[in-house]
Amino acid sequence: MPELPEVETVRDGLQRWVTGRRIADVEVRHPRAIRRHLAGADDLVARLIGASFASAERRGKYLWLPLPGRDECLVGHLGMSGQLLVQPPEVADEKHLHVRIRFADGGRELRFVDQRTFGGVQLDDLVPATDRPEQLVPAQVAHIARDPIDPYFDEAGFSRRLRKRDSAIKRALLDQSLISGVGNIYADESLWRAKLHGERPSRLLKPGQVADLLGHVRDVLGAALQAGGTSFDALYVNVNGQSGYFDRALAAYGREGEPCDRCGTPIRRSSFMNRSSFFCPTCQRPPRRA
DNA sequence: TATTTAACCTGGACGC
DNA sequence: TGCGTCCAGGTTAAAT
Repeated sequence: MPELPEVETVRDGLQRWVTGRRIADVEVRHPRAIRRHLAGADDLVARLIGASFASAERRGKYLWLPLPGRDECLVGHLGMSGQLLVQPPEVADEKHLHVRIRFADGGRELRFVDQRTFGGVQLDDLVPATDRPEQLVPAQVAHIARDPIDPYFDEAGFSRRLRKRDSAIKRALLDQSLISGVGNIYADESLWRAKLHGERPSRLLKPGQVADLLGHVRDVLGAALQAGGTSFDALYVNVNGQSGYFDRALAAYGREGEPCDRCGTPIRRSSFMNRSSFFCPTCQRPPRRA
């Protein structure tokens, strides 16, 4: 499923393929895909036709395309199975095609395809970012923290807030208001690298441990980003299938029963937060129960 | 106020 | 082959 590296690959593709082109038509084929656009499909279509996208921006797993001269943008989230594809008009409709944007130049269309419809698109107002008012972000995204590969990510603030929390480390890593862009897979991988069990209380971490963990988060995301970038197919803005990110080397996630790359102990799987967590019981000692 | 839980959704895997 | 059940997980409203 798309996580930060995949979303960044999509953003890069949108920047190259979609920006600057005048929108001729918008087709909403599934209302759930625009459920967060409360004014409805007709409003979304009317406001997009004739406009163009100035750029492609991202924070965490949210993407947005600002409309020039207007303090609004088209926001997209891929959810768990969403794709934003740039397809030639003659290519047959995908089975789960929900939104189609045609351009006046008659070239490639922008398609939002989503099997599970957890994702969606909407128009949203642009508001000043809380930490840097000169930057505009969609109102819906304003409460999301910057991601760890953002040059303005507040490392000291993250460490302070993390250690103030009465929560488990993994839960904190998945909290987008604390740090964005980290999903279940990369959380497990980062914790394995940092030799920390996800259920360890975040308030007991020392500043050095937080810095170490953050370094591993950046390494994992960076490696995946590099893989996603190199396998990017120029014909598509694609996050699924063609991106090849499933082939990336995972040390913990999905490896239940396989030997830990560090110590050989079988990787264990447990249920945490209604999710699967994978960890090495030797390298990542679980906290003592109260 | 801070934290946790459950619901949303659908297709693939699996067991019978 | 067909049916039923479980599982995957990002986000957020609701519950604690």
